[in-house]
Amino acid sequence: MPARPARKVPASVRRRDPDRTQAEILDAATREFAERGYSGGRVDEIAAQTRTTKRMIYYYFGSKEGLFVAVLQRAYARIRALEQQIDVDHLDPVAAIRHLAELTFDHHESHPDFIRLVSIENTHRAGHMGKLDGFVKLNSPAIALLERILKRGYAEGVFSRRVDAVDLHMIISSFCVFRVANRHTFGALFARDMMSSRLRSRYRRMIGDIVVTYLTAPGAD
Amino acid sequence: MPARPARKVPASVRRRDPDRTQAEILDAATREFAERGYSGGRVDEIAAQTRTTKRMIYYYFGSKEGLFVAVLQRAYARIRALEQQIDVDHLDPVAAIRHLAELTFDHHESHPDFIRLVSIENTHRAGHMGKLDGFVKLNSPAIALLERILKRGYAEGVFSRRVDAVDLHMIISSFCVFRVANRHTFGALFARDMMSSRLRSRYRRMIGDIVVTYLTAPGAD
Amino acid sequence: MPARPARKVPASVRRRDPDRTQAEILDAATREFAERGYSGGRVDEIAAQTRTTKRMIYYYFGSKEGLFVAVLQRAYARIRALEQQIDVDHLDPVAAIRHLAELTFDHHESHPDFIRLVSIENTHRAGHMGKLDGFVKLNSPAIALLERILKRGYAEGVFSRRVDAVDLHMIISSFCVFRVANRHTFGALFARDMMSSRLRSRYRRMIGDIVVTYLTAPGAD
Amino acid sequence: MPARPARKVPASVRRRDPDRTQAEILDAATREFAERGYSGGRVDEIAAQTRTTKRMIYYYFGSKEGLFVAVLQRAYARIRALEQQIDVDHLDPVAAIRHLAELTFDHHESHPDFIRLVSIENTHRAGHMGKLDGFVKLNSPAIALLERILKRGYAEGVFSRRVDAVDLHMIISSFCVFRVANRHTFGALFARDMMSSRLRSRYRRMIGDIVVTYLTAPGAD
DNA sequence: CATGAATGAGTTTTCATTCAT
DNA sequence: AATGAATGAAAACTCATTCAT
Repeated sequence: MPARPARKVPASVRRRDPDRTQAEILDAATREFAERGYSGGRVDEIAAQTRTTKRMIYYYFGSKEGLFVAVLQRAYARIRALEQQIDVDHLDPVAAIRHLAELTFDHHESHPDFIRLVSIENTHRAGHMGKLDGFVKLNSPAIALLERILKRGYAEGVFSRRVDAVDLHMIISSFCVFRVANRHTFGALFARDMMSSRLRSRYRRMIGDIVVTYLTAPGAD
Repeated sequence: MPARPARKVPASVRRRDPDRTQAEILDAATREFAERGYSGGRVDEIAAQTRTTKRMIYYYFGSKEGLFVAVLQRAYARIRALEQQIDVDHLDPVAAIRHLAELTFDHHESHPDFIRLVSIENTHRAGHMGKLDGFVKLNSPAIALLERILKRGYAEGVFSRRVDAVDLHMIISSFCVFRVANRHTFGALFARDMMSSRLRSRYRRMIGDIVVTYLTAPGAD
Repeated sequence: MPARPARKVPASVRRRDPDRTQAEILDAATREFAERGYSGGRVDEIAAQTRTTKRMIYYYFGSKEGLFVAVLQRAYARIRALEQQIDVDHLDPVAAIRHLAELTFDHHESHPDFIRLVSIENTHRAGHMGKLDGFVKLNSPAIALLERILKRGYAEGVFSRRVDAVDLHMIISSFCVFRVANRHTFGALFARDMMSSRLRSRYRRMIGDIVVTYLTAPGAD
Repeated sequence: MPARPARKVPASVRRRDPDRTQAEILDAATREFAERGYSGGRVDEIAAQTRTTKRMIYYYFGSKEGLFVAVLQRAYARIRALEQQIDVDHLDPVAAIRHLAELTFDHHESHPDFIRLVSIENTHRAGHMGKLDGFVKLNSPAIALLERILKRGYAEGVFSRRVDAVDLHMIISSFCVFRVANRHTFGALFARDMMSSRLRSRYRRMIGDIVVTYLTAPGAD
């Protein structure tokens, strides 16, 4: 069993900034996975978008799957961080709820990569998220926010419909996510450009109307 | 992508029924693509789920992409066929609109594979649908139906809110699709089983409430 | 998710003899694994020794491990086939047992690759053999042969020592295998060329002497 | 392969004891190589089993191969040290030879890692041992011991068979080594647990019987 | 002495697609 | 119409080894 020849000594310049290296990898991976899906994404391609090599991806993330999980995790962490900054406690309940709906609308519109990652992860039955701790109980601060708004709305008598905060979040999310996530098939089917500025304003107002109407409708419960 | 050969059944059918073979392939491909996505789906695996061989897939569908397009086409055709059968013209507008929402809800719940294919195709920016004729103009009979219901509702004065039929379709679809398509991540995030029968009934009623409230709210216009 | 470009159509000449292809692969793999061990053996190298490509190795054997298992299996099958042909029933028990010992000696000397494969497999704790059925109870016809010789020897009163046939097989095997398998370290340690023709004749006679003496020693049992 | 740097312990031992560090590395390497072979053994894994890092392995041993050689060297040195302690000069030749056989038997049984390393090194055609000085002439004290026993046996007329001490050592070793080294394949082939305590006692007695019978058989010369 | 970061060059494995029969 | 054999190209992953600090 003669030994295989030893490898050559590399002489290239190396950088020394692990955080930066990892962040760069995650940025490239986010783009690649969002663009081509998990199976369609190429580790080689991700590496090429980076100043490091494919080897470092495995060094830091262990596997393609590990990298995807890290991408997901960071994407969710960023959303949460954004949600932390929302402050609508100074608005009256109706204005607050409408504002929150519009923030969600705007956020999803301006983060199509995140929406795509979420779709992709659902396509995989959230199997990657399942491998992570911390996803479950870190539920969005948006829920707590919604709960405060609802509470004030009921106290002030402006909201008549009793509704669970998570359900309300789902109503808003489903509308805002669908418009972005399904715009291609929906747009193709009905020959509409869902992203046109005309439809954009209309839909932005619409989700507010829907939610406010739903909560304030007389006679509801 | 070589076009699928004109399916002229020859006089000498040696082995089996070509239609049947193709249907079998499409069934297997639907399962595989719905399960693993377009990139993740394996031609070998599809062939293995069939009584024919991989070669036949290429014979009939030309390529993996051709097969996926055929799968999509058939899936949409089936949905349309189902929609054709809906008849709510005998109900009053409010009941009709709620019934339609619930039909959509039920349909999506019972066709998760279709929902998955649509998500996957959106992930691909509907690039495969674009290769097909007949998608655009064959827009859903559901729109026509909605238009008739809306018209009656306005005429009878029960609907106060002016709304475009396609927009209304989107409101309903977004809710019903989201619940199925995003159930994995949403469920993981909020520790909920979106498919539980308890939530199922609640959400089924909810989408009707939302739409009816939205359309009938006083002062809306 | 734009599709990756399609592969080119190969235009090379292909052969059509699966049995031959598989045999060729197994021949090359036997050499490579015997030479470099399981971990040290290279699938690329095996393919290069063949008129086919690496791809065919995976087509027929599924994995490197599957190939190694097939190599082992064939190696053992060949030994068994050889053993089937041994015929010493016409010799008197003492001559028969000596002849059998010498056959074993000669066989191992002339099949160093087999001996190496066995060593390698023991290094892996026979983990690959364990994945195969058919290894266990296909115990060597040599055992049956030994049993017949022993029986005749006891009946004729020439063998005095009672011994289990498998144990006897082990006595013979250990000597013959050790000389080949451990010749490198043993030879290095004692500065001997275990394969020299002088030592060869001496050891060939010796294993016969050992076994015959052991079986015929007066007062044994 | 860079030579191991002269191990001059510097005045300023910052972290830990170098001897201890090296011993720790050798322990881990022995386990790893014995378990997975030379090619199969992973430098990363060895480092992980240690309180130092991979870099230290290269610092002390220069390369993977240098480490393996060091492991082998230490293993043989230990065996030799043990052999030095054997004292059977006070026993009569027959008892002494049986005792020596049993000591060898016991030693190999209780040092399976050593047996594995030897097998692995033979698999590599003792190519690593060749890189070391001191292996050849440091041949086992056991040979000298055997020579003394044989001499006494012939003088006292209890041994009739003339035999070379190294050959005798091989007879004993082959049996004892084979039982341990080839137990997996032999055990699988004949459905036996070679390490069972029943077989253990039987084989322990057997190797003594074989050797004693061989040496004392009347008429042998 | 010590160590986390980095890497070039493999190495195994996969996959859509096509050919000869 | 049907099929087992074959394949080029690439994709994921690994490994011994070295550098900067």
